[in-house]
Amino acid sequence: MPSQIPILLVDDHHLVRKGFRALLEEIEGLKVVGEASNGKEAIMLMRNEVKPAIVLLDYEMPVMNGLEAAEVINREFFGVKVIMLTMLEQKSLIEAAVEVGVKGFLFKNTSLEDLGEAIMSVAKGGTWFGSDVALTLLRREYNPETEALAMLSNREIQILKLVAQGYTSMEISRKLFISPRTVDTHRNNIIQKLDLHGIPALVQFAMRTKLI
Amino acid sequence: MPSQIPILLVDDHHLVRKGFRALLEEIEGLKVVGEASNGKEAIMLMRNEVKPAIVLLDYEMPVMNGLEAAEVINREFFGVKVIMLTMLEQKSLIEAAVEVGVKGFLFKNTSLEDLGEAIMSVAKGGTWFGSDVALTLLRREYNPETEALAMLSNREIQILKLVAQGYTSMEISRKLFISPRTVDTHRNNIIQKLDLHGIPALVQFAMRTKLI
DNA sequence: CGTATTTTACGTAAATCTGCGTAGTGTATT
DNA sequence: AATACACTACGCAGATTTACGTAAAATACG
Repeated sequence: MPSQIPILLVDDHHLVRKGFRALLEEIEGLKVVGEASNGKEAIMLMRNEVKPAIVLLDYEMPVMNGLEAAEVINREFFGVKVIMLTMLEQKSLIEAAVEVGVKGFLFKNTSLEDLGEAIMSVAKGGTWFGSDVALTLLRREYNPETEALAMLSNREIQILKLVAQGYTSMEISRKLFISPRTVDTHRNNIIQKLDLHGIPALVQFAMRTKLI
Repeated sequence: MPSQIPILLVDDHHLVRKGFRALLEEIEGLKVVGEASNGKEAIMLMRNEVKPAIVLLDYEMPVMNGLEAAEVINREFFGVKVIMLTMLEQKSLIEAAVEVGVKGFLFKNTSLEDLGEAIMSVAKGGTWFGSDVALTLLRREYNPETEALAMLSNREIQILKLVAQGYTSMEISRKLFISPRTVDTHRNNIIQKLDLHGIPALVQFAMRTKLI
């Protein structure tokens, strides 16, 4: 007979916990051994009697959120795997979670089958990411700087790229067959239009807008 | 009775095509209506008799690869959905594929169930990414510049960050309570150690290594 | 046709960076 | 004890950018 995988449920909504508990108990081979309403409470439980193999962690919680909790759990409880379950479809959150050692990531609209698969996969030492996760990672987030780009003329964008690539006014002037003073003027106009200050800010802008 | 989803198989290996055809015909509700051994051939077929709803596209192919083919298909055959199927687990390929309108992405080690799900989901107008895809997107690829970072002392990294953020030597000297000349020295040492030339290169380095 | 924008060019003073040095002090490492 | 490295600091000549300007010609747009 297969031993049951002990699971700790962490979510700040009582009803959600009860719901998940009911769902999970439908699945063969695992057992909910505890509940907590925030990260701190979960860690307290684990320091005492509760010894889960997998922690099912919500992200949005008071006192200590899921990300902070995941970090502590991975540092303090070696071998305990964390699966994060959240409504927030943010690229940065997923990356941060993986960074602190989260082994599985699901959005709350996932199916019960997927949740089961995730738990089984992670319990076996693997990882599991819901298929929506890839979509979130690929979705390019809105960048206000891209709009600012529209304020620049074609020539200015050309100059911006070259300046950001490290060419001096003199070098650019030779490339474009214009006077170095003209390059200066363009550079200054760019800096004014975008309210940047100094070349480093300009390079950063160019990189963030993927010009280079 | 549900109409069958017409599928075009594109892969340069004869055996692989036959294998997929056999597998796909196990699945209810879809029908392989054609085969091609590269992108160009696939497009030729579609310009003539073959009218698939979904094109299952390999990436690595002679003459015209999957990415180029996907781009043409999305431009020329409105409503035809592309699912890419490849062995290459490269972040850049996934991003490029989505860029040209690919609706599904799977690695070739996928299960038959997943392939079926992908086809159904994409046929319905959705998207589908295998769970390994998220893993590939999250895996940070090896960056030789990260090793170069190890050549720098803690102080130099601190200075590098500040310089890249746009602070002048004077400003940094005030922040760190050292002489501006010392800041210059550090900056110069950094530039020498990393063989960079000029502040723009330095900012780019800092951004690529995620220091800022 | 007239107006706005873009592209071109120039002037100057102050600040800054570049690229080349030297060198003392402290802290590991051998 | 000796060697290496990190951190600190300074000198200086030349190149470059910054932050102010002005202004003419070409181009776009209503």
